[in-house]
Amino acid sequence: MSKRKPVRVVEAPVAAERDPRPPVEAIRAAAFTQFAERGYPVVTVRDIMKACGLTQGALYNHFKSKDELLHDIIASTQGELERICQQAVAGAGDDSRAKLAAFVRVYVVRHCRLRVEALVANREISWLGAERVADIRRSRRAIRDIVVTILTEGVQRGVFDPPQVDGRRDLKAIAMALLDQCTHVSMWYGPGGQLGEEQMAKLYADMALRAVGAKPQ
Amino acid sequence: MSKRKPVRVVEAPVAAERDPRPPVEAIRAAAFTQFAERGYPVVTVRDIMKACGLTQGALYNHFKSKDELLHDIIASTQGELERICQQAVAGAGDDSRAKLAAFVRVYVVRHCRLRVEALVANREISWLGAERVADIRRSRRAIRDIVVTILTEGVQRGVFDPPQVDGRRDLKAIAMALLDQCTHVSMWYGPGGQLGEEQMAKLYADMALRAVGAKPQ
DNA sequence: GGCCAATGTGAATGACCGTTCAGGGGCTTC
DNA sequence: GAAGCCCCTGAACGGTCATTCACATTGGCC
Repeated sequence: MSKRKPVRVVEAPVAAERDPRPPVEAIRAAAFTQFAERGYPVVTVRDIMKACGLTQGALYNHFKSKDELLHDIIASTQGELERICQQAVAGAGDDSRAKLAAFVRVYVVRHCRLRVEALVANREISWLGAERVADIRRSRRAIRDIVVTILTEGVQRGVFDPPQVDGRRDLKAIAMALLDQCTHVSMWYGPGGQLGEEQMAKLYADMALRAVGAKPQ
Repeated sequence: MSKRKPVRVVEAPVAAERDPRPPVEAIRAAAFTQFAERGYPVVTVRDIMKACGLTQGALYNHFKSKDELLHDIIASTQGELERICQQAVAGAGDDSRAKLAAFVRVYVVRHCRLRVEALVANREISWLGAERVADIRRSRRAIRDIVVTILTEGVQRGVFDPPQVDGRRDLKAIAMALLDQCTHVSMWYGPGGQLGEEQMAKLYADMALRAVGAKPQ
């Protein structure tokens, strides 16, 4: 009888077949799944390697440390997110409403479809060492600034009329509110629900446009 | 030189004076701060007890385990939240718009003012053992259902006209979107910002009313 | 003073952690 | 078939973990 009750919300993986992919990819994939299901600090290097049919030591042929592995996973998710957000806005023409709608739709579809990736990138970031957390935070800020820019522009052009409090607007707060909303679909969306990914995205885009007081087109 | 790099985003506490409060309270308070700053799995029992000027062993005179301590902290925050949400809605008269506005305002003010409590309750819940997580989830569902009820009622009475996708409404999704938005103010709100707590609450209530298409009163 | 219960101490227990490293197999290239 | 390289194994290292326990210490009450 063990004295220490293991901190395990989900069980550690049973030994698996050797993953046929190149080891770096196999490790990344296994780590990703484990982090998503159980959280970085309670996933051991042994767990990860067992899940792709290797032993602990082999990790260090491909990554410098467990910390680097986490950063590698989060950074690739986050970079891709930033890229598709920029792309969506750039491809939406010059109308602020179209830009905001395009942004929200792409953002929500991605957070539904790749909800596990999003979850890990958002939840596990705090375990990254200080040096490695900086570029992730920069990317997040960049995404927020995309939204702030769209809002600012829309207000200037008179197509948005976002709520004011005591006569003042706080576009940064509104941008954060919209982003929080969209980001956290990934926490509860499941394909079994009433709406599909695209429908969910449309719903969120509608709500966002209403929230910022978009004039009818 | 240690071989194991400690998973520490924030340093462990230095030894502290003995907390003058009754030990149960002192432990709860110290644990709460530690969990908020560094996350449940990396906070050790030694850390908690050092922070209130006791030694590890003394914890077990007051709590059965580290897990029970976490549950105790989260449950009290969550219970109080559920209580004030019900109260807010009950005290808002019979108009659906007033109910939704009252709910959002109370919810946001609380998440600004007690943002650390909210953060712990939301972030650390996943470390709770299966038995202890059930009642927290029930309380969360109850809060969501309050919102769903307000929305359903408002739609029936014709004072809300929330977005539809493909001719259908998903009020549960809309309720989740509103709640996600409000909950996560606690992740970034700081008293240094442009808006105070009450102003933030008013902003969020405005956005919520707009999002659900509330007719002017 | 003696007794009791509540509460604190700190060593001990048995386990697991990330990381290192000596050894060894199985390629390709000569 | 030898050499060289890449990659894997699994034991070992130095450490930390939650929890238990035999043993103080405390303060109230007779």
